[in-house]
Amino acid sequence: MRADAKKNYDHLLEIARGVIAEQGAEASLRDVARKAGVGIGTLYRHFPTREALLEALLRKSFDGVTSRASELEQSCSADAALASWLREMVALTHNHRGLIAAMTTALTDEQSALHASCVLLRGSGARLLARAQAEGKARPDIDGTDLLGLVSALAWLNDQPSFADSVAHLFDIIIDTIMLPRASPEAARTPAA
Amino acid sequence: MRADAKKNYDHLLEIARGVIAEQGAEASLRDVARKAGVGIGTLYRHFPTREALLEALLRKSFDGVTSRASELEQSCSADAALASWLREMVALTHNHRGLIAAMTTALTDEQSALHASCVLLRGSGARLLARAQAEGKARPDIDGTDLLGLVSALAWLNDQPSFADSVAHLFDIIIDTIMLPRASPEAARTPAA
DNA sequence: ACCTGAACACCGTTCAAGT
DNA sequence: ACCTGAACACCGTTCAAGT
Repeated sequence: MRADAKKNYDHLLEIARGVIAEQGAEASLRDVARKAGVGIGTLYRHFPTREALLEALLRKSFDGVTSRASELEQSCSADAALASWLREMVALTHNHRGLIAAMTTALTDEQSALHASCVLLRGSGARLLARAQAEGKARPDIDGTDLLGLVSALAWLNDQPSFADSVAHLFDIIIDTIMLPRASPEAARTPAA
Repeated sequence: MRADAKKNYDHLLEIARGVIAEQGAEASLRDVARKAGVGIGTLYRHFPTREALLEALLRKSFDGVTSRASELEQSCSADAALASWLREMVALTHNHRGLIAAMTTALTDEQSALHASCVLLRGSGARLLARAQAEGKARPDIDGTDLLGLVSALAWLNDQPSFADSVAHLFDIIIDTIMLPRASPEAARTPAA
């Protein structure tokens, strides 16, 4: 990439970060180009789709979640690791209104520039879930897609001001629903009906 | 209302029903006016905001859910009534992409034409929840807003094609999370109301 | 190679002018 | 009363023309 092009690329990304933080993932691309002081065509040359811009903007954050998931897999108990991942996923999409909708769409759209990242994220959660299930710490009747669905639904709710006061509580409820109570050593199994 | 105005009003509503069923709650209002064969100003005269149009379109459905909730309160067990209400809420927002977002926003926006309906819906669910809680059939640590948050999150997920295959399962999981297991017969009697 | 911005096809919303 | 549609201020996206 030519030096002047690289400069435009980086500057667009910097401006886009601010605009999208303020206006959400559906922010006006024209506005981004305007604020960056470049022609709208320059934005489209560097980022042919909105998803490409989001992907470039969030690649580090995505990588951060997946790599931390790997660390958690080594360093934490299975249930604590899974809970941490859930928290990170909600945090990732917080302050990026509309991002969760874009990611959800991208999950099954192989053409989307966000597709690969979303599949990786689902995989990182699925691994933590599988480990917790293998240890009897997470309910066995959900898979990685169910897990991502639950966290996406919570992330969406987290973007709705009407439910701002409810999300933390609902998040805890969902965590409890995913996790199985640790079987106490001396107690018999819960009585069958 | 003058006869010609009434005719336009009704026709707009009929056309809007089809367009919104196809394109979702964010459908182009210009498109609605065009397909109805009236000037865009006529649409705005009858429905000053998009929410006003949605409200007119869905009033009967809203009323249906709240009145059926009252019936359920009389005719059904508390837990079955609550589960039915949850199913009806998800069904209500299904086939109306984007409606749940509009309703969620309206819940805390007193200016919205959808505000009153959304508050009524929350109230109808809250009553069923309270009855179930009083009978020990629903977990006591959630309120009407939490319940609406859960159902809204599920309704949003239901609009996402990526999770089409997961929603039914997740819906069952959420129902189970809300409901408490029925106390075994020989155990203590349900506390008197 | 890369940048520019006019051009095109859309929006939502308002309001003066018509009936 | 009510209807109309031009007008205004925006979009996303493309692409010929410039450097």
